[in-house]
Amino acid sequence: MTASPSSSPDVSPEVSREVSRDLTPDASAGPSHALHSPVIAWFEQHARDLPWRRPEAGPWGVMVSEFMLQQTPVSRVLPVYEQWLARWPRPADLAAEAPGEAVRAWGRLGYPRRALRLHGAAAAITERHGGDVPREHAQLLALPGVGEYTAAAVASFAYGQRHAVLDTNVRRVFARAATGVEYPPNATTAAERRLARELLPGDEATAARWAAASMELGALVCTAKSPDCARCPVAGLCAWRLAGKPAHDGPPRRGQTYAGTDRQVRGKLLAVLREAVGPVPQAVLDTVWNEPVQRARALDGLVSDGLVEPLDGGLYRLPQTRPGA
DNA sequence: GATGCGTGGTC
DNA sequence: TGACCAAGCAT
Repeated sequence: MTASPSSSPDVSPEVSREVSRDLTPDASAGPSHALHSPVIAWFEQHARDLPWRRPEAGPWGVMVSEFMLQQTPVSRVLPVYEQWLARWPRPADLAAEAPGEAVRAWGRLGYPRRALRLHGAAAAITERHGGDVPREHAQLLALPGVGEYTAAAVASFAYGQRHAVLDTNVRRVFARAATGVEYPPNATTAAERRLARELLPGDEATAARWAAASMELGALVCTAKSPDCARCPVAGLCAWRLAGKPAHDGPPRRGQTYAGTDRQVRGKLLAVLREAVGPVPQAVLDTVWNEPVQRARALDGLVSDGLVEPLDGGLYRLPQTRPGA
């Protein structure tokens, strides 16, 4: 392994995140691996026809889909994605809107801060990159809402570059097929990043297909709950299966509590504001949750996150003004 | 590194 | 039926 995983140029000063998180190896040819051909061949046969995979989606379509797919299933993303791209076909179109419109159009996809960040990313793309989604991993990573995964995914899927794209699907496939355990650790480890780099095909175009193919395999066959090994193209090579599918051992995977949390209250408050045409009186918001302390905390949180804008007279609405404007 | 952050489908 | 799960990010 080379000492510096990236040669990323043009890292602007405001990029505080470490460039070393870029999983792209230097240009040295990666080794061919026994998993590559069967997984890629399977992908050619079984890949879903998703709108963001079509050529007309372009880098912006890929980026929008990646934001929406962060922790949200494909089936729920599809209709919102279509509406979004029809309404805002270019980053500048979205950037010209009030951020509250993005939050409203986000609908019930969940984690609405993603809508705000996508709006912010569109604004940054418009201001800093002439309206074109940047190609450089470091420039993508500097956009709001874009982390290591999304930067690699856009660079790979939209621009065909060679990056290790390490999402939850790929992590699970690698854990099973290569490492021989049922589930990857809670947090992505250095060992997983190293493995992903080692498995990355040396050829750029092959690496990009490998990224999409290994992710699709995890999504359709090597699923978390019930992997369908009978339909897996690498069942004969899978370390986990060959070891007799040992049960998960180690710390339990992090669960997600929801009922009774601030998150639930925030969701109810924002649902009211999304449906409302104009500003909403506090008294109406008060009806969504009967515990006043938690209700107030949730509303304050939404305001400080920029998801809700307080007006005079105890009125609230989705944000019409840009943060800092 | 551990937490907080929405929503709905599944078994 | 209540966990568990779904192409993560920011702090």
